[in-house]
Amino acid sequence: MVRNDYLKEATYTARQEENCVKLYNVRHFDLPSTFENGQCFRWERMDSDRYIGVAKGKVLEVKKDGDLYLFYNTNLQEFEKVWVPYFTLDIDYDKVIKVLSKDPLLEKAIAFAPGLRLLRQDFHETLISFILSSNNNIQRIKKIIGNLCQAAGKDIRYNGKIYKTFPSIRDMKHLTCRDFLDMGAGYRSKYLEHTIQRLCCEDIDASFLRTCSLDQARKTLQQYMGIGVKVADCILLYSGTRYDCFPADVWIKKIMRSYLDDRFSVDDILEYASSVFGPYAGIAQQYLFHYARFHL
DNA sequence: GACCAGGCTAACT
DNA sequence: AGTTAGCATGGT
Repeated sequence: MVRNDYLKEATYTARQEENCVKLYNVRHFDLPSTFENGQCFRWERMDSDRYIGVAKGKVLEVKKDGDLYLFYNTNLQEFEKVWVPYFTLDIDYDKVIKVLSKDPLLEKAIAFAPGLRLLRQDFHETLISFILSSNNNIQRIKKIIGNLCQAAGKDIRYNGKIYKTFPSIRDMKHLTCRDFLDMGAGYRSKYLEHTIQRLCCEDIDASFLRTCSLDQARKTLQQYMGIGVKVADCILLYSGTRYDCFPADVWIKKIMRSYLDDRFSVDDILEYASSVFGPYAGIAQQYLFHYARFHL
């Protein structure tokens, strides 16, 4: 059972304005480190503190203005229902950071990007996106996902411009290996076709993934082609399904091996993360990954 | 050219 | 059960 003792009363104030929702008093929320740490692939930087993205089937524009955050193309009711969970404004980062900072490496990693926040993204979008991530780089992942959305997503309009939603599993049911190859997905194309067909007849019970053991959750996801331990952990974490996993990619391996022991296997790293960071391991991983990419 | 990128599958010992 | 080649693609 995953304990959610780090969830508590929200520490923000949201108010409806004429053409946007204004967010006050939010702590630990930085747009660049949240959107550009490799957890999401559909946010576009307009300028240093303004982003436009598509998520939850909607277009959202977020702008930082001093201590305020402005959310355009939404309203207060939708903000509370959709965007608060999406931006994990219900996670008490003061508490998480206090616990994680006891580890000296985490203390440095958090100091580097104290506003990095986990996004609780759509489950199937996360699953498909991270199958595409394997042995790939973030820039190319974004490009392939852009092609996929262009090919199979639904139109949504914002400020006179057409955006595309991330396609649902049903939207992608007709796509073949050939189509994914044309999008640039490479050898992952076969995985996508296979997994999408399987998800059509056998969906995943997200509440089971939340309540079972981490090993069970990993094994459940690994039954789908293209998902191994690392991708499974990314799906669990970045969909906000659970926070005790620890996606160990090449950057995490590098920084953990240099910090701990050069001979550490992936299993050693996972065991260390679980024992030291416990229920916050996934959030610790985000800080570490971001830090490693700028310092190694 | 070689090597790398948020690895996985399948085919070996 | 553990180890490793092969895999598409594009950038440095």
